[in-house]
Amino acid sequence: MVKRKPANDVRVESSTEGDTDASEVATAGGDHLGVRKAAILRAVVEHHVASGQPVGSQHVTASNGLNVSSATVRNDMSVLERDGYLTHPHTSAGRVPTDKGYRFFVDTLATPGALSEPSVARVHDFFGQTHIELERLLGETSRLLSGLTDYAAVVVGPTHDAATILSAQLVSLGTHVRDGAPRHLAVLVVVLSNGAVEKHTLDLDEATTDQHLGAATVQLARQLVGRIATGLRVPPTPSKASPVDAACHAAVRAMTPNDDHGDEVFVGGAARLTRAFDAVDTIRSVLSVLERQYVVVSLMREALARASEKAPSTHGSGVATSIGAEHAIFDELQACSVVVAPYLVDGQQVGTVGVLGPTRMNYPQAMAAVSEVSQALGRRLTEN
Amino acid sequence: MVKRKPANDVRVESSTEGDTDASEVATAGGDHLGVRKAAILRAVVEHHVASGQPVGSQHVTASNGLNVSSATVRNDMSVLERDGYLTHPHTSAGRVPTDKGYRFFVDTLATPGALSEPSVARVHDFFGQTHIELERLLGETSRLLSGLTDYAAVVVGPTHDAATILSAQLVSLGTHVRDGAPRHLAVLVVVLSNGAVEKHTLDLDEATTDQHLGAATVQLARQLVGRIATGLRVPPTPSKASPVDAACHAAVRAMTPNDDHGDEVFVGGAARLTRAFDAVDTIRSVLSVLERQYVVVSLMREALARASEKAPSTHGSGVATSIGAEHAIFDELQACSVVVAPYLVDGQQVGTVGVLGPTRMNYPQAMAAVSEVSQALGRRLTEN
DNA sequence: GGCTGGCAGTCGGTATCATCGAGTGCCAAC
DNA sequence: GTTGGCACTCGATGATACCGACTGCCAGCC
Repeated sequence: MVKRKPANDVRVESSTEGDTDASEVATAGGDHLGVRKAAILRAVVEHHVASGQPVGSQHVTASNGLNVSSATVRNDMSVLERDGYLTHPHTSAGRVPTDKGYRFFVDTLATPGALSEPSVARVHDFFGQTHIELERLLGETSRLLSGLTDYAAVVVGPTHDAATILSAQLVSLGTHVRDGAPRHLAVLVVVLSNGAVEKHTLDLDEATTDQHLGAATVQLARQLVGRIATGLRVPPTPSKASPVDAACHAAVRAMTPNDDHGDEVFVGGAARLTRAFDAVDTIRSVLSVLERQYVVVSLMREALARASEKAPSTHGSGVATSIGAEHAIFDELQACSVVVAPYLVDGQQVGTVGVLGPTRMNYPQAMAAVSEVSQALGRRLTEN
Repeated sequence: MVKRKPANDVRVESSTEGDTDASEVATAGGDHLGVRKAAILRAVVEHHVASGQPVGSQHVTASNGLNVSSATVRNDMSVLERDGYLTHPHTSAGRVPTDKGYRFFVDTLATPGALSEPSVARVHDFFGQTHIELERLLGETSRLLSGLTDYAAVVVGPTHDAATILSAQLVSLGTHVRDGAPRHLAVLVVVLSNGAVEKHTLDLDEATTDQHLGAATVQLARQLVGRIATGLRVPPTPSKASPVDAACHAAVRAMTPNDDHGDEVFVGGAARLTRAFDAVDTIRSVLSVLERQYVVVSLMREALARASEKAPSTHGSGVATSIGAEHAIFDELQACSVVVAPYLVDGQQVGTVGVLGPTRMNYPQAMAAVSEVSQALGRRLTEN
């Protein structure tokens, strides 16, 4: 991070400007690039994202407004390569951005990039429609976001962290026999203030009667309603308790989020990733990862966390990115990038939405879409 | 069981058989094949499934116990091709089974095929573990089945058809404003006898107070508990009703399964399909279909229905197959086959499990796995 | 010093061609 | 009806040449 380069790095005073300092483009991390090199890097990224092909110096000169020859571009590109922003698939090929190159692009070069007119309309229409079930809403949201970006989309449901308990109820499912021992099965249904409904199956002593359950429900209501779902303390296991107490105890224990991975996650449009990669093996391993829900959740979380520790409030929009090897813990995802943003309910971050695509991703578009959707979702959920 | 086979199944004692009639293998559909042709077809199918390559006459003679020359096999194969059981990718290539060929194989040639020892153990262990949430159980079941077969697996959750209502409750979420009109949002939570929990968001008149909701909950309990969930009639819309009646009415309407697609479906191991096909386009379109849940449900249903109308109780195991163009309605799935079986709770078919793979599928293994899992799941769900 | 045009050199992609071999289809003989 | 033999087909494989899109470097120019 504390990389230091001689001030005369690559200066451009070609036509008029002699002010070196002013003609550099710096990222938050401290890296800086001559203004022309930055423009070249941007051109390479944009070209490569659009075409999927390595980009040669000619293309850069053609597309870019720079009035320099391809030879100059070549020189700069070789420097960019030495500094780790670009690579070479092989000698006589064009350049391809590295993860570092994408990172620089995202942090400093990406044009804010608004969502296209019809896309904005789509988001608006979607969230304007009549209310639907929370879960379904989140699932559909992931499909929407995937449709907007053409990558896979992920929506992590609201944590129940801040939600208060509105109601808790025990319902008997009758008895059954497991491993020779007769047990009384019951369902604990908890309604939270954010509209989510949690349910847990409880395996109670056979001696527990329906009356006991009724009493336990009343007791639970007293004990839980109005409290914050995640604020529950696990009570010490009662050595010898009445069936009612035992049932309450089991219920509270089921509620406490010790079994993490409790977050619901919705993945939409995973099939679109088949187009994003050409190696079938890559497709397969990426899809496999997407099937493991808790991995997806931690991926999103980490991407957000890493971004916020780096730059406490990037862009203000809250959109964060994780590019390729940056999330190297998930080694199957080295070819992927993640664009993620939290959504707020009553000013609290309660969940995240994001897209997962190839590192060769259209970042501005993806970031715009994620930002738009996260805000709209937050507004929607704040409404009630 | 209209299946008819000569006593001398597929064995060939020598090259001395003149009895054509007795040496035929017939399918329920009325098709019949000489016993040797049947053996050849079987060999082609098994070889092709194992290798993925077209099968030549030499391989057939080598692998199969038949004491005939490759020339004879060639003759038979060309007849099999004329009759539509095999095809030719191109002139100088081996044979590949057609959908019809697979169908014949499945209906008449497939050896019953037990699951491998370790697989059976896996199923047993899985369903022997301590109780988990219904939804999670079903989700994990799909993963299990996918792991057993190496194809994608589908589990359709139990219909609530036969389930009775154990409890119904309205919980207020507070008011919110939509389109300028203030509304009162509430959640309807219904617990069914099969352990499922249904929830619906209700959008009620603002005038509805929490007291109204309480009263409505009591009324709903009287009205619904003990009844069969799907047996509800939609009451005529009351022209002018009290808030309590209006809330009850909204609740009952939300419960009635007019919004079909209500079935929960769990797809596991979709990523495995990347190995099953070589054309990326195929992979993509198949995965897309798998993301549309209600399509998956109807696919499963149709496969079962078609099979049962054809042969009222095939195999007795209840396992049905749908091969390639047989489910031509889903034209993206022409390259796929489905193996599906219902699972029974208290003798009632309440849901289905199945696998979806390429037409070039290991049918005996898939059928064994589906059968085993469907039965184990049924037993498990019957237990309570 | 930096920029530029020019030029040699590199190397993947594509086209062409010959070869190989797995497989078929047919036929004459058994 | 079965069989061995044989001609023929045609995809797959590999060698070869060629093209073109690149880069890297250099000498000259501003």
